[in-house]
Amino acid sequence: MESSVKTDSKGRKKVYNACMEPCAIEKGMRLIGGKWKGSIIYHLKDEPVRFNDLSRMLGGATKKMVDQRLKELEEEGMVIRKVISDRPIAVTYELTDFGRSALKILDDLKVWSETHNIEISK
Amino acid sequence: MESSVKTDSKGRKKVYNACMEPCAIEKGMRLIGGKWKGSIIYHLKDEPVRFNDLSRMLGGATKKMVDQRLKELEEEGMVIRKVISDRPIAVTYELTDFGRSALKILDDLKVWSETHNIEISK
DNA sequence: TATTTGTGGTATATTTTAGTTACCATTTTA
DNA sequence: TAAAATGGTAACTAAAATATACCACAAATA
Repeated sequence: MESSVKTDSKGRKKVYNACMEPCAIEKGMRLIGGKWKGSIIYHLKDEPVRFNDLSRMLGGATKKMVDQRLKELEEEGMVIRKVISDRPIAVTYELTDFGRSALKILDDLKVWSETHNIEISK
Repeated sequence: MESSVKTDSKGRKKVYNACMEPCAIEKGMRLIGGKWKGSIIYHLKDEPVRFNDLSRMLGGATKKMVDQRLKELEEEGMVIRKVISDRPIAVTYELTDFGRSALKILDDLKVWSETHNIEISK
């Protein structure tokens, strides 16, 4: 459903199909657009990665952030957490098929971001 | 540059090319991934849209949010603000070429989001 | 004529989210 | 024996999102 602005016979503008709830784009963004989420998914693209390794891969994100985002991604069915040994504890995170289905978008975003050489304020 | 985890001769894991700053994906997300930003760009895809019309198109976003995001998008060179009349004041927002260059990604995101029928918590 | 509606926003306050720092028990390495 | 690494958590502060009300002005409606 597309929302649009139409001008009627009296020159008045009216919005048709206004989104009464977050629309598809917004919903998608809530899944992969949150801070660090896209990066996390992208860094899991090739192989399972351990928690601390993942934290180090993401420059700037604290362990708390990584932990929180991973839990969300797990709930959303994009990532699986696997305990590969107790004593010493070792945990890996890997993508589900659903998680992998987002990779194309992230890859396009990466290319777009690189070609436009984006500067970031902080 | 790709970061990855390698296992050395002694079975130790090490991260190569760890991101020391937000990487391309993260940078891109800061531009189009912020709350409501993707939606705003997408709703401007066909024609200039007036401020209040845009606010109504985005279910759930307050005018303050729309205003704030539009100012960011203007600074980032993705959107142009045009005053089309004073008294009564009328303002439209439209995409720049750079803004339009993000539409493909957003369109893919929309399709992805729709095919996976994403539920959102709030 | 008086009221309501619409324009493009802003001010203030509250709630939610992000980020910082320090810490835990356990185990391996130097 | 001390230091570093494992996968986190707790307590706290800073920043961002959201809610609600409001502004001066103009035009349409009752």
